[in-house]
Amino acid sequence: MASLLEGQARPIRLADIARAAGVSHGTASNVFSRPEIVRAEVRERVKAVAEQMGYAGPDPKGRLLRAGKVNAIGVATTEPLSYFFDDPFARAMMGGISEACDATGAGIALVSAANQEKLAWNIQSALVDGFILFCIEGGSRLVDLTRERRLPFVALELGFQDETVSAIGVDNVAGARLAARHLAELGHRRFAVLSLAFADGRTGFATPDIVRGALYTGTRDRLAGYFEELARFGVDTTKIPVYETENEEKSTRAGLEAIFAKDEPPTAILAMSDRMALIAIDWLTARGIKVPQDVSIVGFDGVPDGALCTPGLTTIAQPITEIGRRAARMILDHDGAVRRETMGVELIVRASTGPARKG
Amino acid sequence: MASLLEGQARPIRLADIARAAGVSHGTASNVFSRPEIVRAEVRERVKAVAEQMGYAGPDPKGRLLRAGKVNAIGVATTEPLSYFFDDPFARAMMGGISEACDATGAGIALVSAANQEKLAWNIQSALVDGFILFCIEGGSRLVDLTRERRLPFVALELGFQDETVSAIGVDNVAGARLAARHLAELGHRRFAVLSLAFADGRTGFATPDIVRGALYTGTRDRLAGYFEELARFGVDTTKIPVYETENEEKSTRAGLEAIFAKDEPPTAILAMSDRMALIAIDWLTARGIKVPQDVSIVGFDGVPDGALCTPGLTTIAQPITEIGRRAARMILDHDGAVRRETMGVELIVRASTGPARKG
DNA sequence: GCAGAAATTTGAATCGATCCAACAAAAATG
DNA sequence: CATTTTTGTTGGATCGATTCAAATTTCTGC
Repeated sequence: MASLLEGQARPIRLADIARAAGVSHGTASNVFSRPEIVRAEVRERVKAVAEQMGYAGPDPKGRLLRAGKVNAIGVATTEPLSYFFDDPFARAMMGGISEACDATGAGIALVSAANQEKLAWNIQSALVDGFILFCIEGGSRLVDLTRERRLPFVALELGFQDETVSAIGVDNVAGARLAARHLAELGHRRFAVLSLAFADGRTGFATPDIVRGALYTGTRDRLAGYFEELARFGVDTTKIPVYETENEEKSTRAGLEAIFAKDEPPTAILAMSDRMALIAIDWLTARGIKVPQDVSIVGFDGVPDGALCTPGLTTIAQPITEIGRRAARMILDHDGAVRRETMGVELIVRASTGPARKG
Repeated sequence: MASLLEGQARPIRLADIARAAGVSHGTASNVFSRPEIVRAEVRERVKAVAEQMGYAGPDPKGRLLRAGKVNAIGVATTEPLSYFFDDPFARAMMGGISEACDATGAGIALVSAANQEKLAWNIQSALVDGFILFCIEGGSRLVDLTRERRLPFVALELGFQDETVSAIGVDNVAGARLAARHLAELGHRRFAVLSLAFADGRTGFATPDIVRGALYTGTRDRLAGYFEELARFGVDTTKIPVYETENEEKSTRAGLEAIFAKDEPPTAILAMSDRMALIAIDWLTARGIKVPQDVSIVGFDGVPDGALCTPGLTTIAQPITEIGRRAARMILDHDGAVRRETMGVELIVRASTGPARKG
């Protein structure tokens, strides 16, 4: 009785089918994976037995071990899982990754975790052939963790200068210059910068020291781009307030409060992400400050949402979807080489920027 | 020489470490999975050897086979992968699923495929502990395919009446009645229905025969709800045009063309999804037909986007996130039982509905 | 210094498949 | 009818780990 019950609970294995059908496990395996090389009569018999015993088909867990390849790519971030579905930048990126995966039939495994410890575990135990890393905050830690798996991986939004890891990013300096020039040409001379983090966990006005010691060189490059270009228009960049935020609502609003509490509020804001730019538009509008009549804003990223809001967001657009596609392809066609690609960016002028107020 | 080169290429296994460190595989395994039971001295030695040989840590492929549990849930649909990141309903649902997975540290594997054959393969080979199925079109096929894996699964947006599968859905009849009553009470008497599919691949005006033979009972129930309630207000429901679409732009627009080509155009539209409702608003506005002054629209689903567009969409809101959470929990805490849950819905009145024109 | 308890370590068995060299049977060829 | 080909089947080896009962070592207390 007991053995009968146990038999019920235990899932049926290929070997059980083979035994019941009176063939070797080799043949039974072939029935499922290469049916054409098995004699029709045998094939049908085995299939019938499998059907009758309620066999679920070859367990991918077993196959995997033998085959070695999972046929899935992991996408990891330090944010919670919902980030992939909420954040417009992430979503656009995932769109590109999806496309590449759809084309080759690969799957996508989302990896993230509530805390650092779990993140480490999740990366160690993810069943994937490689990783795409969304390096937002804590990007360097994510890279370190992933490196240990010794699987191919590519860092997105690179940020930090580690030439030994594959990465795809954009020309931050060029993009920043485009943004700055656009505003300068509209006559703006008083600026503020809503900056991404220079190092983990920081927030508040950034000093030159902080900028020099930047862990995230992407942030540093954007700032450098802004300043270089503005300097060419005779702007004293040392006077420009640079507020470091975490690319979310709370700290961005805090930054705006701080910036507009100053004596000479800016007529133009350079935001290092569209997310922050959109929050800024919202904040300003709620305070009766008109965009772009009173204050102009340029974002950075080119997320689809920027086209839909009112006013439409002027921004430096990255080829987000294309970056996603390429990242996925890098993992899928991995050849062992380290690749670093820098994509071009483009100024998209919409309604959030306008001529500076006279006077 | 050759053997040396081969040694380079072949990844290092736990057994290699054990041999090099002069311990058994059992001990080597313990060093990584339960370090506390290994004597400190031995532990450090093994770790040092592992480090020095460039061991990537225990391969999850091997562990998996032994452990049996993947600690990930698969989310499957017949749409392309990008659906998960584009579609507002799917995104809201994924938000709920993410939450539940984050809470337990489980991963999410996205499963989909370009064609039916690949879909079958992807479902067969997905490394997951269970599935959540997005049953849009082709839902019944998706369920059949998944059933073969003999893993726990739950169907979302149930639709069809198969009492043997776990599912979470909403009270379609009640929701539809709420929508219909709202419009009727506003004085509307001329209606049109933008319907979801009654069976796969259909599009165009639905006849009573089609409705009776519905494969997707969810669609049928919503229609029944609309009609029941309207009948109570004395509306002749046999005159109401019901256009079946595929819940995307093209066929929805075709439906609107067809509906407004009729002699007596409706003053109110009952849309079975917010997606279609939003497309309808867009289509009408583009034609100079004012919403809600000329035509009122009620959607169904309650996606976040409905609150943001202009005019805000009046809709029947499902507790989407909560459904996602529950679905994930069903898989994570699976106990072998078949569960069918029906969630309540709620009428959310925004600006897309207004009093019927006099006359 | 020794028995007995406690802490470590061992190594075979197992998870569920696929692969492949060797063999057997059937078919084709001379 | 003997010989070569072709076709189909077999069963052991392997993928990379974990587990657990048994063996061994170390520690306690006297």
